[in-house]
Amino acid sequence: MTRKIYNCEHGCAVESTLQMISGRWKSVILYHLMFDGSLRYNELQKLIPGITRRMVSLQLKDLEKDGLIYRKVVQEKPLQVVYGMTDYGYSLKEIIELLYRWGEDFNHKNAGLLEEECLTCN
Amino acid sequence: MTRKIYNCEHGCAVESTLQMISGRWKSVILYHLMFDGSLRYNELQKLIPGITRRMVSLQLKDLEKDGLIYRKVVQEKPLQVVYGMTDYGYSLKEIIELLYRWGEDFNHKNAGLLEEECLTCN
DNA sequence: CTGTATCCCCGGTGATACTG
DNA sequence: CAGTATCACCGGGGATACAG
Repeated sequence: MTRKIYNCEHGCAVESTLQMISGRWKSVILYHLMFDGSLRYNELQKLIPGITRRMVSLQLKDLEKDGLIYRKVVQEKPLQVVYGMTDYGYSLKEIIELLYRWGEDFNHKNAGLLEEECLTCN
Repeated sequence: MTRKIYNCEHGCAVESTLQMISGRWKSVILYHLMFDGSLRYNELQKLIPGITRRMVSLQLKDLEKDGLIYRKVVQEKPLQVVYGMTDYGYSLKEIIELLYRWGEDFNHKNAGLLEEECLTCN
């Protein structure tokens, strides 16, 4: 995942941020680590229906590389790893919260649609 | 562009929002329409280096379909069209602003990197 | 338990030419 | 001026099997 630099006119900064939290599962992972607290690899996988081990790995690796989360080996044999937000990651808190609230509102407004299409609801 | 419904556990709402503003050029377009005011097709293209006419069309169409922007024909012969934010679109203002500020900070911190990789800067 | 290695597919996007 | 039509590419992500 090489960071892309877009056109650097106004608006570029918005893309820089989106780049960090875009990725099929990044925002959900961030949401969980932010509001559920630090979690283990397996816990994340259980919390996020549909995600594969591969994607847990890849997305976590990206987020870690960007300094938004940390990875800590708690114990070897059996291997135990914990992921959590860094301070830098927490600086995204307000953004994630706003995205969440806006989305809640959107989902509410489009509840009819969602019920029809959402396969994993309930 | 069919709206995708992800796993509807917590975090789902964040994805719903991101879905609306993700897309190669959507966030920049939103930024411009939000802070520069309504703009014509050509003006948008000029303001956004690198975007093709095709993408201007596609992204605008998506945004319009989602109710975030409106399209208004100002005059026929010669055809003149203006795009602008709807009230619903403006409800994203705080989000876009935060994304922008966070990204500015990020770009600043990584200025060295950016200078090397950014092809369209200055 | 916590990952990695491979293979493959599909949709988003770029390039380019055409249109009302 | 404001788009649309086609084609082609490529990289993000899914499925599955393997590994320390």
